[in-house]
Amino acid sequence: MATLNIPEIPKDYDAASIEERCRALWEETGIYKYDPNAPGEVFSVDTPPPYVSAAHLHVGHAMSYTQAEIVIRYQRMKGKKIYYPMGFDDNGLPTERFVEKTYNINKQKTTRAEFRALCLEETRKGAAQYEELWRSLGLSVDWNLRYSTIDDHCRRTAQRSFLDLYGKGRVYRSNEPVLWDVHFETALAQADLESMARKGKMHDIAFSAKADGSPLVISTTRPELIPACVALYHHPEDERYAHLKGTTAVVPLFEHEVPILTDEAVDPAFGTGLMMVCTFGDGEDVRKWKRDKLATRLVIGPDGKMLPSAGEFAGQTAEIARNNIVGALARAGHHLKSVSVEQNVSIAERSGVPVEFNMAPQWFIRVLDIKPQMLARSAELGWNPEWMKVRLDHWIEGLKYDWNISRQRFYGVPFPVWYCQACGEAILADEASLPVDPLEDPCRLSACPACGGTDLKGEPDVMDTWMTSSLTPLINANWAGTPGRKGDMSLHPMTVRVQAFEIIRTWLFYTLIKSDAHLETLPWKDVMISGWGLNEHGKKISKSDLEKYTDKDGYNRYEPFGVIKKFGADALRFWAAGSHLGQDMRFNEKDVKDGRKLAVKLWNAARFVLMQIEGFDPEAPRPSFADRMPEDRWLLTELNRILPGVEAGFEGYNYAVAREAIERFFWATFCDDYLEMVKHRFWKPELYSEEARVSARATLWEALRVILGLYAPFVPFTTEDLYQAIYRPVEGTPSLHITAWPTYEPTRTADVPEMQVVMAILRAVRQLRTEARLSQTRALEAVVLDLRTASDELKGVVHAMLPSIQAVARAGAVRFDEASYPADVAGLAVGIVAGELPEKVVQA
RNA sequence: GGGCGGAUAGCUCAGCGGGUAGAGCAGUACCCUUACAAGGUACGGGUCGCAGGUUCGAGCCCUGUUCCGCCUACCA
Repeated sequence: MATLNIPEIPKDYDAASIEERCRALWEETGIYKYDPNAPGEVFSVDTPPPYVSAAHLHVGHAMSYTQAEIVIRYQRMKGKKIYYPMGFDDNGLPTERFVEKTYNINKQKTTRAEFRALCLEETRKGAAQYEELWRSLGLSVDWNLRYSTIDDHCRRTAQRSFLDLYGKGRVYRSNEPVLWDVHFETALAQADLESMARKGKMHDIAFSAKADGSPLVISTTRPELIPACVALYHHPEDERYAHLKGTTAVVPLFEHEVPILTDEAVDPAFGTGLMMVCTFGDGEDVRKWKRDKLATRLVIGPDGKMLPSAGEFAGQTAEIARNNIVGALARAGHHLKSVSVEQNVSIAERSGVPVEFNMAPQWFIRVLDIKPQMLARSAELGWNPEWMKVRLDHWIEGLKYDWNISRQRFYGVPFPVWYCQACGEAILADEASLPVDPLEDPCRLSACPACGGTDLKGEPDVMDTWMTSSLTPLINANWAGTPGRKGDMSLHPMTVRVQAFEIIRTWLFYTLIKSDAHLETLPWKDVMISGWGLNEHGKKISKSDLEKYTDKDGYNRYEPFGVIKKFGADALRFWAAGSHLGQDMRFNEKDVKDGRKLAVKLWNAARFVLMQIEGFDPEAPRPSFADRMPEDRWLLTELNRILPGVEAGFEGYNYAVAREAIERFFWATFCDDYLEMVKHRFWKPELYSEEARVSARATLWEALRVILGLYAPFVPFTTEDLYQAIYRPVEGTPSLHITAWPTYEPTRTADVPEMQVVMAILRAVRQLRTEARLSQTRALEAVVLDLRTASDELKGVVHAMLPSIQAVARAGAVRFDEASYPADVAGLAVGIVAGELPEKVVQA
C-alpha cells in the first residue's frame, strides 16, 4: 500500500532559510517567466519604473509594490498568463540632481560626457539595489522583461514617439515664455510644479501718470519685476481709473513708459485696483502679454539673477534685488507701504526653488485642445479605487499650458532633430536610424531642404523624462519594433497600470495621451492606485527618518532590508496588505510582528497536521463529504463559504478584503476551533472509530492545502516552503504559485446545525475553565449538561453529538445534571467537574 | 477659494444594500497545555470628530461644521 512518507518539517520557523530556498526554487523553475505561447488569457501589468534618485528605499516603497504583487499572484493562480516586467527610470532631473548632490558638482563644472557617465553609474547602482529589494520581497517579476529608460530600446521608442507625434501635427516648436527652473536652468512642464506657502510682503508702489505726473499706486509682492513692467491694468468698469483710458504711466526708478489697459480679470477690490504686468510674473502676465501684444522686458536670467536690463540691480538674485529695489523706491519716495501676506508660490518639484519664466525655443505636445478627449479616456478607464479618478479629471480641467518636452539638460533621450543654422529649418531623423544622438550622429541630409544651407547642427536639448516613461505600455509591447526585444502589440492595451497616487497627473496622464495619440486606445483596461506607507507620525517617510532612527547596529525601522532580515519578507508583505487600496497606512514596527506571527502559525499548524495524519495515503480514495464527521463537514463548509468573497475581493483589487476573510477562517475557525476539536480523535482513540480518524486525516490534508493556496499571494515564501515539503511530492506541480486557485465546491458545502450546539459547549467550557483557573487542555473528570429546559430537538442533537461534546470539553465523561452556566443555545446550561488535580511537582 | 480622502477601543485598522460596534497590537487575570510562550483562554476598554435632519431605528443616508493629509487655484 502506498502511504505518504510523512515529511519532516523543522520545529523552528526560520524565515531566512525559507526565503533562500524559495528564491532558488523560483529561479530554477522559471515559474514567473512570461510565455507568449502558453494557453490562457494574458494579465499584463504596467509597473512603475522607479527613479534611481529615490535610492533612499523605505517600507513605503515595499508597501505599494507588494499590494499590486499580491493581486498578480492571485491572477497567476487563476490561470492567467502573467506579463510582469520591471523597468528602471534613469532619465531626467531626478537622476541629475542625485548625481549633483552625491558628487557635489553642477552642470557648469563638468562636461556633458563626464556627467552622463556618472549618471549611468549611479543608475546602475540604484537599479541593482532596487532589484535586490524586489527579489527579497518576493515580487514575482519576470526579469527577462526588464527595461531601463536610457537603454537603446527605450530611447528608440521615445524618439519614434516624437517622430510620430510630429507627423500627426501633435508636436510643435515655439519660442515663447516657458516655466523655468533657475536652479537646473531648464524649462519645465506644468506637471513639474509644486506650490509652497510662504510669507511675503505686499508693497504699494507709486507709478506716475505720464500726462500730469499724478501718482498711480499699484500693489505687488514682486517689486524686483518693476524694471520688467510692460503695462498697468485695471478693471474696465472701475470708475476710478476710467479717465486713464488710452494714456500711459511712467515706471518709477526705470522711467520707461507703459500703457494703461483694462482686463476683466482684475479685481477692483484688490489693493488699489490697479496692477502691474511684467515679463513675466506669472501665467496671467503671459496671457495678457500674448493677447495684448505687450512689450517684452526680460529682467531675470536663466540662472535666476537679474539681467543688465535691471540696471544697477543686474547680477543680484531676484530675492536680493527685491529688497534693494524696495530700498531704492523708498529713498525716491515711491514706496508707500508694506504689509505681510501669506502667499502660494510655484516651485520646481525637483529643485524646490521658485519658478520663473524664460523665453527660448522649445518643443511642445499639444494637449490643451484634447482636454475633452482625455476626460473621456479617464471615464473609460477602470479606476481602483474609483475615487482616484477625480484627481486626474481636476488636473486635466486645470491645464493651462501645452506639455513642454524640452529640457536644457544633459542626461536624457535626445531629440532626433537637426537644425539648419541658416534658416532654422528642423530636419528629423529617419525612423530606421533610431536611436540617434544628433550631437554625435550626422544628420541624414547634407544640406537643408528649405534653403540649401549645409551648416546643420543637432538639437542640444533632451526630452522630458516623462516623454519616455509615458510610453511604458508601448515599450513593453515593442511598439518601436526593436529587433530581439520581447513583447508584441498584442500586449497593448495592457491589463492594469499599478502606481501610487502622486504621479497621476504625470505618469498616468502622459501615458493616456501617448496611447491616445499613437494608437487611439487606452493604454490599459484598469488602473490600481496605491496609497503611501507613512511614518509613525502619519507623515511621508523621509530621508531624515532613515537617518534618525538608525540604531548602533545599523538597523532602521523604516529600511526594508533590515525589516526583512528581522521579521522575514512574508511579515513585511503581510503588513503591506493591511490597508485598503488607495489608503495611506502608518508604519509601526510592531505591526510587522503580526505578519511574522501568521507565518509562524502557518508553520506550526502544518507541523501539527503532519503529526496527526501519520499513515494517511493521499492517493487512496477518501470518504465522501457526506460520510465525514460533522466537525469535518462543518470545517469544509466554513472554508468553502469564504471563497466567493475572497475571490470577489481579489477581482476588484481589494486584497485587504480577501486577507481579512482568510485570516478569520484560518486563525479562529481552523486553528482555534477545529484543530483543538480534532485532537481528541487522535489522543483518545478508544472513543472513536477508525473511520472518524480517516475522516479527520482527509479533512486536515485537504483543508491545509486550501489554506496554503489562499495565503500564497500574501506570504509566498512560507506557503511555498510548506507546499514543497508536503504537497509537491504528491501533486507534482513544481511551485505552489502556479497551482490552481482554490475553487468553491458547492457539493462540499452544507449546513451542520448540530455544530452550533457543540461550539456553544466549547465556548462555555473555555469560560468555565478560565474562571476555575484550569488549563484549557487539562482533562476534566466530566462535563455537565443541564437539559431540563431543553427541547426534544436539542436533546436529540446532544445525544447524537456526545463524542464531539466530550472532545471539545476534554472530559472523561458527559453527565446530565443541574448546571448553572448558560450556553449560547436556548435550553442548555453547562458545568464542569475538574476531578482530582494531579500532584504538583514542588521545586526545591 | 474649490475638490478628494481620513476622523471608530491607548495604537494600527475593519465594519457603510441603516437594526444601538469588531480584529490585531497594547493592558489585566489565569494556563509551563503532547502544533505554536513571537503561544492559549478569558476579561476590561468605544456617547463611532461636532451639530442638526430623515427614519420606528444611523459610524453607516442628508445638511452644516471642526481638525488632519493630499490634490488643485492668477487674488497681483
